[in-house]
Amino acid sequence: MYLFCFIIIQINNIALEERLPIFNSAVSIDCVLFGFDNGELKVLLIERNIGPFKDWWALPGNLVEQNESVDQSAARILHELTGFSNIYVEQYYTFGEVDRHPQGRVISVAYYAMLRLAGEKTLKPLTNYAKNVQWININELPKLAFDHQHIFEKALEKVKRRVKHLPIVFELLPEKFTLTQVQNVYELILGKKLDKRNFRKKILSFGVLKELNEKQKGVSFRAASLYKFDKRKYAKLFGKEISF
Amino acid sequence: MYLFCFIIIQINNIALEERLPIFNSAVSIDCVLFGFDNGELKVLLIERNIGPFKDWWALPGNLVEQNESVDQSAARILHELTGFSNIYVEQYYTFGEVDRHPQGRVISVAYYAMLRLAGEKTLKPLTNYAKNVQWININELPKLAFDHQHIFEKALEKVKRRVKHLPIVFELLPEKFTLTQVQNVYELILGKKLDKRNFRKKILSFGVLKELNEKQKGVSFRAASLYKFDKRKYAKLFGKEISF
DNA sequence: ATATACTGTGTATATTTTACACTAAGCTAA
DNA sequence: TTAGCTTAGTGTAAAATATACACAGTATAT
Repeated sequence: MYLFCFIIIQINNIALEERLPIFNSAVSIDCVLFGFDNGELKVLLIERNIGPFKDWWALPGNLVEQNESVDQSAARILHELTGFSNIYVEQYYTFGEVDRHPQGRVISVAYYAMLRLAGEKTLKPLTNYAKNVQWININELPKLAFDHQHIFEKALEKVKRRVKHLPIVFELLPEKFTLTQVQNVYELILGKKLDKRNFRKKILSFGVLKELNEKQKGVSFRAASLYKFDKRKYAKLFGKEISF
Repeated sequence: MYLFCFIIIQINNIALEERLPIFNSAVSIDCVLFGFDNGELKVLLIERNIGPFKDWWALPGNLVEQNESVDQSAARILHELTGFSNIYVEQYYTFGEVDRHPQGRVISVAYYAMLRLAGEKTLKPLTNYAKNVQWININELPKLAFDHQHIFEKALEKVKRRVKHLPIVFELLPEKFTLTQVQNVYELILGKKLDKRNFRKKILSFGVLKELNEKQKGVSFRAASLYKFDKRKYAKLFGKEISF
């Protein structure tokens, strides 16, 4: 591999002209965006429209731009694909193996993210690098480009730990939800069944859910009570962690 | 800020000649190296010998080189400063604010690390960017360069969490140690006193410590039993986490 | 021999976790 | 209107874990 880099930088009126060993890596972001829909836990994948790995499925990701922080970059990438701002994101690991990108040195900062899927509208890619965007069940992932399989697995590991201490599952649920739905999300993330009575006892004991005077609608059986997540009560816990 | 970048890359016999927007960031590593000595929890700081922040105290850190992964880079940086290989390191966060480095865009991958301080030899900097290297009590840190105060605080937060689930404190202790020393390290990291009887009950209940037929030496009071960490037993826990 | 400084130990109580099964409610279809 | 289906909603006992708490034993130094 040959690499020549000639750079002129002018910052704060200080002109530097150097052969810097600095600007020899690219930094990218990869996002593992989770969505909960219809009893399934899904992740947003794109079908790549450009090389390398053209036509492969991959995690949404892109290069970090000059004038944005890595957090902002993650938000931008998700916005471009989904049209939503204010998606819950959290950085969880940086993948920096030398050969993880076939075209050069690209270090990737990975985020997991959570999105409320209100009725699964089809997403239109607002970017040119994706020719297709789809929600795919986490248990039915296709072969992924780059080291994205690995990046995904690490995200799931991380989320498994985080849901035990942070109320992030509510980012996946609609504003009003039933306790069964909450349990359902936990079970999908943790990959195991939980006891209904014990689950309810525990989740209610945190005191961050508010029962509404409302019932589920449109179901062909007894309708369950609706709850919502009470951010103010959660804020009052004040660092005290919940522990699932 | 002006930035021009002309690059020729040749990889796998495919020559690319492009004006890439890619190589416009630097990636660095910062390490928060903890050491336990004489009842104090310390962190390794350098006094910078080059600008920016010349003469300031800072965390050890440097740019990631072309042919090394970020993990390898962390190991190299620590080796250059301490002379030790095989230091326990763990990546915990990547700091990517746009303006965190006064001379340009530098995204920094942060690691915390742990080193057994066997009698606090003076460290000779093997690098030219540090004119001084010192172990400094975590409660007596000087003002630090860049956003290193922030990076340090995040490391401590992370370590506080991790010690509750991973047996990393043994990386700080000598091969043979007393239970009081273990408790001491936990107390320093967590920043609070722990009950002696309950602590011992708990730490022994994990079954990863082996009591030796040996006593502490050179103390002017009753000598305590020595223990060592049993890696094989720990490995057998097999994913089952300890929970402090 | 005595003062000093730390080691090493047990128990009772409170809290948390786990295991476990049936009735109630609402809807549907005959 | 009734029978049948499906999910909602609920309590208790036993086990495991966490907490609070104090003193006698032992090595050393003087």
